[in-house]
Order: sequence, then C-alpha cells, then structure tokens
Amino acid sequence: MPARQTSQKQAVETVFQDTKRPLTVPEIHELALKSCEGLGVATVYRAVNRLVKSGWLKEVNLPGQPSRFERQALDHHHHFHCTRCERVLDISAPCENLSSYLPEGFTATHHEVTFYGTCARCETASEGNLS
Amino acid sequence: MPARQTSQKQAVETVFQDTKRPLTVPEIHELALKSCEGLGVATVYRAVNRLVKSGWLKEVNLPGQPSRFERQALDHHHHFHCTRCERVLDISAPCENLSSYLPEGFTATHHEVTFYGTCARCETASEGNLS
DNA sequence: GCAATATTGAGAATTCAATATCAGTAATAG
DNA sequence: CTATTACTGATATTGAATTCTCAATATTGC
Repeated sequence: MPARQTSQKQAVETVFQDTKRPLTVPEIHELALKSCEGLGVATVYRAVNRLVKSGWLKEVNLPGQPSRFERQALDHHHHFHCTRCERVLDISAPCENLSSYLPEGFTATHHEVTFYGTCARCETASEGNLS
Repeated sequence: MPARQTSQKQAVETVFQDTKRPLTVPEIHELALKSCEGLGVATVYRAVNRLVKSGWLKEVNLPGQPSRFERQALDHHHHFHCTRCERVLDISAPCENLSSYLPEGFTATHHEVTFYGTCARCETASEGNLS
C-alpha cells in the first residue's frame, strides 16, 4: 500500500505550481499553511524530499544560503539574489560559451551563475522613498 | 600591547602564500600543521577571521559548501568545483557582458560563476585507470 | 465500514560549522 | 629578567538546518 494522497502533500505541490522562483523550506511552509492549516515543518521537509527524489523538484543552492527548491525547470536559467528583500529570482540564461573558457583538461558538467543586487520591485519601492 | 607575532599565525599565512585556491578551514589546518605542530583548529579560525577582517583574505562561498578562504585576489576570477577530488580551483574570468542580460529594473552589484566537473588532475588520473 | 499501515505534528535529537570559555603558555615592552 | 597580557589548545557551547521519534490520525484496499 505505497504512497497515499494527502492534503499536506497537495498543499506543498500547489505552492510550487503558483510560484516560479526557488523557495526555502520556511517560505514553502508559510505559503502552504494558507491551504493547509496546522501543517508542520517536518512534513514540508518530507514532502520536499520526496519531490526532489522523484525529480519533480530541484534543489537550488546559493552561496552561504540554506537550500531552496524549485520545479524542475525545462529551460536553463540563472539566479538573482536580491540583497534587499532576500528573495531569489529566476532570470533567463544567456550563458552562451561560458565553458569554452575552461583551462585545458577541465571538463564541466554544468555551471551556476548568481547575480547579487536589487530586484526591480525593491528598486521601484526605494525610488518612491526618496525624500 | 596589541597583536603579537606567533608561529601559529605565521603558519596560516604561509599556507596561503603557497596555495592559490580557496581553502576550507580543515584544509588550512592540515597544511599549517606541517610547519606548526600541535596547531589547533580554533586558532586557525581565529587567524583566518583576523586575516579576513584585515582584508588580506577573502571568504569564498560555494553552493552547499562550508566557507573557503583565499588571498584577496587582484583580478576577478571564477571557481571550478571538482566533484571528484572536491577541490575548488580558480579559473580566469571571461564574464564579459554577463550582467547586460538582466531583466529591466534589476541592478547587479556583482556575480559569481561556479563550474562543476572534473579538474585536469583527476581527468588525467582516471585515464590511467582505464583497464 | 474496517483493518492495515502510510502519514502527520510536535518536539527531541542530530549534524556540522563556527564561536566562546578558560587555564596554561609565550611574546614583548621596560 | 620580569611582569603584563595577547595568544593558544582543548573542549564545551552555540546556532542553524535538517532528521528522527512516536503516539495519534487519516487513506485506501477489501
């Protein structure tokens, strides 16, 4: 009798269908609570682990940050870490011939590019605050 | 009577003068032990923190990895994480117009590029092992 | 329904990096 | 040389993210 369908699992999956940026476990938890009152953090961890194992989710690690998770994207993309609101956003990838610059003898299976700065939302918000 | 010169501090600095890739604290410790018997990990942490504060060392964070440290480099570069020997190596940076691809309204202060794969040393080593 | 058992929530337990503590050691000013 | 006190090593402690435990609950095959 393997695997049952529960409202908790459903809630976690829904979060990812509604969001297209990498989320930390606390973020997932908070969002999932809206559709599943009383949901515990441990359960979020369990659900996320299952979904990662099944390939539906992908773990995203940014330097010095706790793990985040996002839908296994179809297209390659990079990440933008807004140092003001602390959100991590996807940005489309122009990575072109990046790996062609690797030294002789090195073989890269993949790469990650992370930008740091201010996202459009925060940029706009602060403009309004100029006094 | 601020700051004394000790063999421990000296040992840690020497490690970085002899190595030009980012090192974890355990790596630093192991290397420094060669020139300073009995050196404790706590002291390595202390020395590294001092050197970071003074600007001589720079902290390097890679996704899902403990902090590493390297000499404050003069030139911009990226990192290559060998998934076989787990070493992190510097590679020269061709980052060109990377940030020009950012979406409207986004401002980036800096970026990081990390490659994953096999370094030249491991690549060579495994060729010899083909049986 | 009903029994079998996956799943859950709450909190304890673990893990691992990094820091704090403290008595003993050693660098340096005089 | 000597006193002052920065520094050290060993170890306890913290802090955080994540996993484990276990009794209670809820799903699903029959």
